[in-house]
Amino acid sequence: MPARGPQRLGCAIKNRQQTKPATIKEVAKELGLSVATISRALIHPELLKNDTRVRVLAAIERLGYQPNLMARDLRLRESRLIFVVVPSLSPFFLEVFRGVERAARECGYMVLMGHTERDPDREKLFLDQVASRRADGIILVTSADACALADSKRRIPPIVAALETIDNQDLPTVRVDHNQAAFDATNHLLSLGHTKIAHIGGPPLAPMAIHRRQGFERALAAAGLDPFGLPCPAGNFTTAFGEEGMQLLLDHSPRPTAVFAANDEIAVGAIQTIKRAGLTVGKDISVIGYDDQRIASLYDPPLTTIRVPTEELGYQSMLKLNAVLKDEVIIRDVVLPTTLVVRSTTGPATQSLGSNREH
Amino acid sequence: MPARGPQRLGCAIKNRQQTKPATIKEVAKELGLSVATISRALIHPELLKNDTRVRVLAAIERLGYQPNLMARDLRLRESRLIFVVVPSLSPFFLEVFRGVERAARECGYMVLMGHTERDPDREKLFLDQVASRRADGIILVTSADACALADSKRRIPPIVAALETIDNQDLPTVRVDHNQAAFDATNHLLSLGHTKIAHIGGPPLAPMAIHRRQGFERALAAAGLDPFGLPCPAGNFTTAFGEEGMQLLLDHSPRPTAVFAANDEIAVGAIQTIKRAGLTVGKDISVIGYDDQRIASLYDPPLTTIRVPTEELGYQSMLKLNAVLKDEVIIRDVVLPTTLVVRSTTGPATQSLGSNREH
DNA sequence: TTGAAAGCGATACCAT
DNA sequence: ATGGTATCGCTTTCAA
Repeated sequence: MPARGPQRLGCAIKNRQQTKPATIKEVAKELGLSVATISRALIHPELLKNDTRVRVLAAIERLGYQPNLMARDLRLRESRLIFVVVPSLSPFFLEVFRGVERAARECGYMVLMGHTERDPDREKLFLDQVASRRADGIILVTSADACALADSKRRIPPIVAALETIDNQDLPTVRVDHNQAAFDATNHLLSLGHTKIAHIGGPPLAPMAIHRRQGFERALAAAGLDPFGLPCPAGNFTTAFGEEGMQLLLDHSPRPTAVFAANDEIAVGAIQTIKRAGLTVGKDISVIGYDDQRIASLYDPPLTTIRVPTEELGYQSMLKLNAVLKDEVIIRDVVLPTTLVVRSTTGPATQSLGSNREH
Repeated sequence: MPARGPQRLGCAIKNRQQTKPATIKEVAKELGLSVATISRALIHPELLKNDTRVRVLAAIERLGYQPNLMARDLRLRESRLIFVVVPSLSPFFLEVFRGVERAARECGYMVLMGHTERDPDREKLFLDQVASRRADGIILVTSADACALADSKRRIPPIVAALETIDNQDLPTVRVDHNQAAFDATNHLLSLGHTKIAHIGGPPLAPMAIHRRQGFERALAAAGLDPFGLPCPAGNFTTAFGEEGMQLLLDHSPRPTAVFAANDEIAVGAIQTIKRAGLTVGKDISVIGYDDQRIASLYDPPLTTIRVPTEELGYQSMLKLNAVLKDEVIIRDVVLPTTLVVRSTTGPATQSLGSNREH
């Protein structure tokens, strides 16, 4: 921790000139009014005589009074806070968060973000937080452990599942159809003439990864191809695993001419491996990703992928949670559309390069 | 909003089986004890007779009682919440957030994230939130408007500045030395033999961008070069601006042989433009970025850049805020080291390509 | 070792 | 139009 900066050098000192904030009582005393009147000036100004309203507002300004939200929240039995719980702090979930936050602002909520790293205990922790009234509701962008929710003695909190349904819980949901999107992605490869198509999958237990794999297999089967003709690696949604999975595929004979990666991270990793092997992406081997993260369009070559409306997903989820909290009638299951985005990592199948030399 | 999914189709229904949670009073009644005892069972279990403690804990479990945090917080005058305020929701700040969150967890806090889009009003809004006791403190990863803080009638909240000092406010700070890091970056280019070095800067008003520019100019001046020999575009920390700024530089004669971009986003944009012009990065033109975001190592070619310890910055900031909140003695200004990471976008200056044909 | 009660700082009901 | 006061659910003296 070197302090080589040219500016002021660190010096140990004490802190905090604690002038504590004015309370409603102090404002009331200042004006010889009751606390009720002060409260009303803020909440129902129309109930006050014009003159007093002005006086109260002036005093509030003068004393720098700001209502204590803890007290207000306790009284009103709401925190105006909601949780969004994601599996990990990745740019992908940041997009979802952005949408949630935007809607939350419109609805008068603030957002706490929690990440679980897919640990069921951590999921439970966040549910407990709303049981403890730290927040009014929760948006789960994660494959919540059904058990955590099923815990009978715990009241089910106001909750919305985003991105993915949650096992047999029949929760309000805003999601995409991963199965269908994977089907579309695979068909894109098929339509390019590829027949030796492999899949590098996500975490074997993540529902989202499972549905993508199913869509992949469904498309191959529909085309009369054997979905199990090639190795089918499955692992984390990371570039590291993408590299590893692709290596496995390259070592296999016959080598695939096209790969559907379960997300963009994996796709990028796969491409790194392909490049390293001296092969050309989009020519020797086609790769399609999933998510359309920012890196997809910036990458070289730009990545063909499935666009997921991440921000919209977050936005809609929060609107729905708001509706749930207001006890409004909602559409329980909303499915947002995905789009195939064709860029440069996929191209027509070529006959010449279907197999590799080593075998 | 098509619902083409194979699963359950959306159907409008009502919600919320509102079983409201048990209160401390109910637990007390259940056992014929006073609420004080229940409270103590959770907070100071050692004060209870062994037998009653067991009975109370059992009842708490049985009733699924969870203390209402709004009530507890009001009583204790703390929310155990802190704010981290960033200029924008980018992957860069997500890293900082990750560090904050980790430390917060260790210290028993939860984190609210706010973004200002560099709007002083929004900065003030978050300061007001802690004045309203929505949160106990605030970490500013943003060039807070000095005015917002200076507002005299508003008590200065417990606050830590991260990444960058804030104008003449003398706040507790955890930062890096942008000036020095920019100096190092420029020297790297200089040591490669470059003499026509340009800078594509960040937002002209962002202190962080200003300090980087100053470091750049200082290095050139120290090498006896004219820092103002080339255009010096300045704009947002985005790839879009990087592309634009680089175009400006390419249109200039003589064209620079090396560019120091104010951050990785700008660097990536610049490289896109360079590629599009048919030039080779690291050969015809060298580019160095700043931040070492994830994309830097994934990019093709991998980006030479300045590594900023983002997560550590967040982590240390939260630890410091915690110390401030506990009224402990702190080192006011901590500077974390940056590192030059040499990858493939910088290379030796070549004589041959110093100027472009169009002029 | 336990209980009674004050109080945290608001809001809103019921009076006047 | 304004005031008095119960209340939200908890923690913590102070007494017993």
